[in-house]
Amino acid sequence: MIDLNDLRARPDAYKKAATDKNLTIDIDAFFVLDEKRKELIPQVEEARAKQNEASKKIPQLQGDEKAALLAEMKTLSENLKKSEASLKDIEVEWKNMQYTFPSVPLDTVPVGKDDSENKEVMTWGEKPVFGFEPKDHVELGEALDIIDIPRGAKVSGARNYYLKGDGARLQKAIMNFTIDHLHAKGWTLFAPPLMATYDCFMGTGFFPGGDENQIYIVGGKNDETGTMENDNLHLIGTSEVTVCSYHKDEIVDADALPLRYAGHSACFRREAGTYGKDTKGLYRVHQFEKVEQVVICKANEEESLKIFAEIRNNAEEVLQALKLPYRIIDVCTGDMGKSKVYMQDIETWMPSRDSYGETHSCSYLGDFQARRLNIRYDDNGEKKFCHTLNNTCVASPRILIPVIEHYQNADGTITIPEVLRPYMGGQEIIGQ
RNA sequence: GGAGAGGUGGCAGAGUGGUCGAAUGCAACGGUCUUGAAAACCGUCAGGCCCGCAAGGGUCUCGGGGGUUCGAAUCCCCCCCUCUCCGCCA
Repeated sequence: MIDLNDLRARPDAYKKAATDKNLTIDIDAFFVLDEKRKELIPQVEEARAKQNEASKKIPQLQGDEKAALLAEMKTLSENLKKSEASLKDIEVEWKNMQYTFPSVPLDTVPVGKDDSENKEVMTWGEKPVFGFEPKDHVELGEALDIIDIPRGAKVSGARNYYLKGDGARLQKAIMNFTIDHLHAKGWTLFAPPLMATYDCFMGTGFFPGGDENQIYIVGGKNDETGTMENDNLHLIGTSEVTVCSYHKDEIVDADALPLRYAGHSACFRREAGTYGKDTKGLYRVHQFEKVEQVVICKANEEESLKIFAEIRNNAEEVLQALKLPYRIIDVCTGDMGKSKVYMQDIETWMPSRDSYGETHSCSYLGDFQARRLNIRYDDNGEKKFCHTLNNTCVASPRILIPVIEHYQNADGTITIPEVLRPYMGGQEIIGQ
């Protein structure tokens, strides 16, 4: 939900945002509805006022006077019900339309139709030069018996995998390193629910509008009918959903802002519509593990943008500690999603792809999520919607691709990045 | 999954058809008193929407949705959640 007063004040900004974000929405149709609603509300409320007034009189009246007023009120009540019904119809559509409206991107966001128009803003590190023919992470991982994709497919279908032995240990090490990294900076770690209600997905901006088919719905078997039933729970595709929703319908303590939350969880994505895309290896899989940064802060754009830089930097520090080359790109309007105000991706160099691959996604959402989730704070007596931001801090197994490929040796072993060794009992090499 | 009890303002807790957006207590905030503080006393103290420059007025909200009624926190139906007991279970 967006700020309607803002929408009414500058409809063109929202129309441009919709166009730039490739959304097909009709804001003028909404205004027609908005006007209808505004016409109906006074009518309904006037009738209710009469009804309330009569309600106070009725107990005091008797005989004919009472009977007459009751009769009058009965007619009024019948008419009122009709106008209430049409108002309700309008309000349902009125509200549904609002859920589809975008937030307005910052002026600095490049306008573009899709990811081909994203803009690189900086690079870090040197791309590796191998003195031998380098292998990809699948070949290396299978030879070392630390990644098993065929058995993952046997057990759970395409895009599933096993990490095994030192592969599983390596993932754990990266998670723990990242968690400690944020913990040292005072972040609060969450082990959040992995399932959430529709409202949480709606509140964080994933529903409605296209992400429904990316999300697994949890069902249960009905013993009597033998059919699967929807339990109205959905597996999270990111802990942003349940960490952000932690404060749903709350007025948070203003003095405690900004809240810096690190959600560590498994994430589930159906990847519908991506058949044939990134089919090889661990790049695009149905289940992964992620440490996500979620910040809830005051509604101050300047401050929010400082936090944006902070959480991007936190992620960069992880990559720098791992000594993996990466670049930062400004995500253009057509690739950023309706909820985002500003978005940068971090892409890490993946030798086997001979390109950078997206490993992190940093977003500033203004008050978009806070409005939908109804998260506010008290600003000197005025209740204001918070701002929210989020960024990946690390996501695996995707991050294993550059780690394994970057640190491979001529003999097919993998050198463990120094910062991870304390998390692997001091081990330095996988495969010896 | 079965049986029972509940869900009311920041919290506790009254309220079983009308004058109830809701008693009372606590907390919080402002004030009086005080050198300062405490105590005492006085006052304020829910959010959304609509009209209005404002003052103010109207309306909605007692877990959520529907219904009965002139009128619902209160009666009926469905759903959600919490608690107690039983069953199952890592």
